[in-house]
Amino acid sequence: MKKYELVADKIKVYITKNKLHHGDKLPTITELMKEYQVGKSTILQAITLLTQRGIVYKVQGSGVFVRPTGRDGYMSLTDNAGFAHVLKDPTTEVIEFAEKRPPKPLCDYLHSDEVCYFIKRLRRQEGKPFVLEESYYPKSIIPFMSKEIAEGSIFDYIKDGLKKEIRFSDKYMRVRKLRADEAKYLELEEGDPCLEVYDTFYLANGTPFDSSKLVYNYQNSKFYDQSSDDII
Amino acid sequence: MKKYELVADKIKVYITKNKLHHGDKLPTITELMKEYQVGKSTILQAITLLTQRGIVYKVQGSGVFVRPTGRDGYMSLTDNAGFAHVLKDPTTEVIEFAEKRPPKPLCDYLHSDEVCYFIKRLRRQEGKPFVLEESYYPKSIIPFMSKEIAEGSIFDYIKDGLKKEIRFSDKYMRVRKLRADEAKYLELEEGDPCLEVYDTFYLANGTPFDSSKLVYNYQNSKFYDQSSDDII
DNA sequence: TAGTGGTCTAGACCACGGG
DNA sequence: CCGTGGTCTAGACCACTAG
Repeated sequence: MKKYELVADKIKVYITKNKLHHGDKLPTITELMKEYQVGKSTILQAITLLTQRGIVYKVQGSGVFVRPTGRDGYMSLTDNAGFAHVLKDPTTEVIEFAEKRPPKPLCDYLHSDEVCYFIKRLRRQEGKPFVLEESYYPKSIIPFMSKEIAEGSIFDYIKDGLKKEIRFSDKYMRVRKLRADEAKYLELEEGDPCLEVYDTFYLANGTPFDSSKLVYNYQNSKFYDQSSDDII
Repeated sequence: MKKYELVADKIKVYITKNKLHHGDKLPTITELMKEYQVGKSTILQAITLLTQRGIVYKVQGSGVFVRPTGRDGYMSLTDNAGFAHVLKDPTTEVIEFAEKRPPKPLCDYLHSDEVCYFIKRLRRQEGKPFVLEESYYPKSIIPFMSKEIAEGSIFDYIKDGLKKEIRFSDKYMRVRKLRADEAKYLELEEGDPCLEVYDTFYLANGTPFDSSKLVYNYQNSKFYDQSSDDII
């Protein structure tokens, strides 16, 4: 683990332990350097991490301060780690598991038209369906996949099992009305609102490894985003 | 302007000029150092900026590469600069301009219940309404506001006119059905889908200066997000 | 004006990718 | 193994905030 990640974790623990809230000030960078026995840029990297995660913000000439904390029950739209870890009592039903070529629009996203694992899943939280998911994983990149894996966290499998690092993603979103077949799975009515997301994920080497269409149940999903313009 | 911003701009121009596309490699960091006559960390800061903007990605031991470019007509959900600059032929109708105390939930976001400028606006793109906006700006922070300013870009006014820097934001989003009064403004039917966003913006010193409720027309708005897990 | 974060440099060494 | 990006340091100087 990198030094700045360790320091970032320690600072996070410090915030929790001392019950710091919005506007509370962290120790100065000089103090943190002494405290953790590292150079200035290491502290800056750690604080950059926490800034990107929406935990703190910096004010030049003044200090580093704690941001308001997010609320429960909201899913991050932008976090590439997926949201499996913030769900309460999540379950996943695999509706279809096959090998096929993706439809045209998804081929563009994947920059390829090769055969993929196709997985259609319905994901629930506390028994309530919140997203219907259709994903394509190119077999050349994800050499093995099974229905059992798809019933758990596919991203955890890719990270921990295949030791591949997920780095960035492109998302295109719109709101629309549900079609009858989607409504059935999501336990809603045809014509009800939904959020549709086309999502392409890339590995650390820039290869797209997953292109998905997600349709969210409007009653069982809400989202948050805490962004920051900070650099280093 | 900071050195790393200048370098970032130059690299961006380089990408455009040489028509680099997804997967194309930039010059090495060493070459960029020589080319622009700056130190390594300045190049790294510039590349960090471009990474955060979703323009490039880094692969350790290999190089810096260009990301797929975003598509036209999609608005950024996470960009704090607002989206005035990417809209085609935007117009704004001020529906209500008043001074009042915000309702309870927004007081929580603003950490205050003081009197605010209240502005209700309907924003159009090529004549088509795409968002209905209700915003509160605390008078102690935004000392002056007018209907005329509200008919243009409020954020530009705050940045350029008031010389205040917008730094980060909290967004809470969900999809729901339109109410009759909202539908009328957005030229849709009651019960049609919409995206509702509660958005609080903060200045560089951490003060919340704007808490808004946005209701998007599902036919006239679509969104994108290009995120990246990269640090420095 | 003192203190704090921000920028920038030079340089040492590490870790990874690919031939 | 070489070349590339990644981490980390020490230190100089700048820019902003707040008393």
